[in-house]
Amino acid sequence: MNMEDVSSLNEAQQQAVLNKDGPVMILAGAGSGKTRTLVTRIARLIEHDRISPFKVLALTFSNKAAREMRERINTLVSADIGALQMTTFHAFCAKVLRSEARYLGLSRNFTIYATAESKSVAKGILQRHGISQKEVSPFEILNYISSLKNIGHYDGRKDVEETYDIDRSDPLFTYYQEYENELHKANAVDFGGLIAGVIQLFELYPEVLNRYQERFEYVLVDEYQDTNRAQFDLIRMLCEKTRNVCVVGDEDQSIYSWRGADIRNIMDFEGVFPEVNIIKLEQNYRSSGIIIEAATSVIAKNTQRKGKNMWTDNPEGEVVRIVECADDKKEASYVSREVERLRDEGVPFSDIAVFYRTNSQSRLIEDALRKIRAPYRVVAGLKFYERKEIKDVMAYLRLIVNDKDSLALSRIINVPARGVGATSLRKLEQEAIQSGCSLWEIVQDVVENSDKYKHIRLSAKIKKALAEFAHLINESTLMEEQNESPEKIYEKILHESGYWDFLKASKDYESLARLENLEELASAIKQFEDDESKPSLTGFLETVTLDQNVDDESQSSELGEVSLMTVHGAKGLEFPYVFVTGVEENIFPSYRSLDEGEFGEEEERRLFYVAMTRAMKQLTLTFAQGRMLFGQVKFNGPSRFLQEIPKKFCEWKGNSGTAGLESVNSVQSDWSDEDFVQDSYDEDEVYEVRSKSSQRKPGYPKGSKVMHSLYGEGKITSTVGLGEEEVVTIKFHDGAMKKFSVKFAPLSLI
DNA sequence: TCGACGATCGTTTTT
DNA sequence: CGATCGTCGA
Repeated sequence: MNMEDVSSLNEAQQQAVLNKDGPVMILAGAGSGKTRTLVTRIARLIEHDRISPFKVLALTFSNKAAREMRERINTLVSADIGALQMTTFHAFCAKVLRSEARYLGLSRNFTIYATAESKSVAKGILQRHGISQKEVSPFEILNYISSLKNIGHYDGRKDVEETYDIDRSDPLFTYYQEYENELHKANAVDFGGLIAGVIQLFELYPEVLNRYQERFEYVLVDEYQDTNRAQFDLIRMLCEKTRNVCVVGDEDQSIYSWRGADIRNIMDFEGVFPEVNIIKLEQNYRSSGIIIEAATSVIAKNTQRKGKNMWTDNPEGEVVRIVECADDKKEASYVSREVERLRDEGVPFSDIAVFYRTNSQSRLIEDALRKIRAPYRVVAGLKFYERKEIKDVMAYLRLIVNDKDSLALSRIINVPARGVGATSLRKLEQEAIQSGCSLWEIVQDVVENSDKYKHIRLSAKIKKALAEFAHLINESTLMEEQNESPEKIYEKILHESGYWDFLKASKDYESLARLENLEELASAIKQFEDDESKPSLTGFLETVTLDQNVDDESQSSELGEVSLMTVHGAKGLEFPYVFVTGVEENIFPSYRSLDEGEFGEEEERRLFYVAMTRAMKQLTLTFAQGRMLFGQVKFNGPSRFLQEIPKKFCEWKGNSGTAGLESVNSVQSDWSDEDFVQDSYDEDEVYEVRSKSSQRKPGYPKGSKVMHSLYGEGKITSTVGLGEEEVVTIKFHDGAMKKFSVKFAPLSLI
């Protein structure tokens, strides 16, 4: 690495790179060159300080981030960085657990259960207790379990139980224990268990921990604001001795607390590592001056933060556009018209992104973009590996590498149908439970010693089917043991199980798509074999469970595609032109977060901050007066966050009037006519709304007393829309709030 | 064992 | 409104 790489960094970045020893916390604002700094730091450790890559551990959250960073380091460094541990927390822990499996009574080929498998286990537990899923949802159990694992709990970890006051007599705790037993029997570990398992390993076997402490002289953590308590403990343990730990994060971009991310990890870092060197990267290289100032003003409203002063040398740029639309459809068509306009100005589609708070909002945007024939790409969508056919075939593969994986076996024992239905399966399960062995052992035993199983009365047909099935699995297992290529095993399974023919036989459109997916899986396996030096089926399965992203990088045209995604999906990305849609109360912030109180609101604000700071040149925030939600039109009013943008940094297009705004009490007085900037969208629907509302006044203004012939007397707390569209919110004497369309409700003024 | 029907309910999802 | 899920009937 040449030294220019350091001298081209700003001073704070240089410090972040050069302070190689001792704990460092880098608070890196959005667009502050965080990745570049981290990459340079690692490269310098290896190239300049001659630290062996083998001794460096860099943890990220996504595989994508890990790959990208590894690549960038590779270009900076002459050394071979093959031994550099640059992976996700989960992949790292999986690796540790496989190497040390015997300490925890696992075998090294354990299966990793994704959410779907975990859910099945939870369902089974409920069933065994005779609890219907209506009473207790499997997710309730899973949430409980993952919340325990998020704080690093394993059965027997007393200190955590005390700190968090865990009630061992809670039925949920019992389910948790049963769940753990179940997984252990299946030689399986879930996502949270990967982290918690390593903590357990390190606490119970200090000599093992010691080995890792000695190996990893330098530990780095990216996206530190997203770590949960368990991950924090893990970092703490690993770095206890060398104390060469560098965490990089931004508390203002912590948007995953609902998944266990604990903002205290940032707040408390200093407490655990008192000698920490805190470095703030505050210069933004991404966005225009106005966008930065607007975003900074918004996030300043949060109390849970260390506080940064973002600034930029970039030009001021244009003001943030806030656009009010009549409804969600018109919002979508507004966005599409703007996309058209940008296209005509020569802006490539790939420079444009549309964000929304919830996935369901993408639909109308998609429709509108299709109408103008603008290519777009919806980021997220259904996960490839969650599709039925993929999960089916994967279950075969899982069984082959881990015959204790009874869940996998139960999934495919009758897929494709071979006459072994639910009843037969239940009998086999009974046998397995009674003799305390795995389902697979029973199946094999039934095949080999069928006399022993006369009492469960399996028909000859079923026995034959089981024999064929067992034969296939055994042959495949043999292939696996002889290091046959994963692809060959896959092909064997796919065809000899009859799965392929079974799909081929039904000629419907869906089956066709499924066949295509299976071919895609085949090419994913081939890809894996090309990438790995010693590809194994176990390795493939792990990659799949831990790296669910299948990005098809197929570009449609040279102009690229408009990107559509949730705000969560936008983290870490940047686009010259950004539209944030549905910036309304109850949507963004979401109604769900709002009833979590202050904390929920702050997280939504961070999310909004993330959305704003993705934009480089132009930021447009749109909201609709009325929106179709759950089958009926809801009148939410503009988001409180819009009000938090100082007027000098934004302009409101469309209607400034009473309609949308009065429904948010606090906003009302702040928005007078001077805020309204004459817009240039003449043919806009937005315009229609304005002309309508400027002509008439609401029939039921705020504060007036009304009589509802069904509910009695009440007071108007807000009025939205005018004329036929007028909708009022009434607070009745018992405190109940209800919304009515004036057109239909039996109302009269008192 | 599958499919048709009705009830229910509704964020975000790096691993 | 619409996806998902459970129940019931054939």
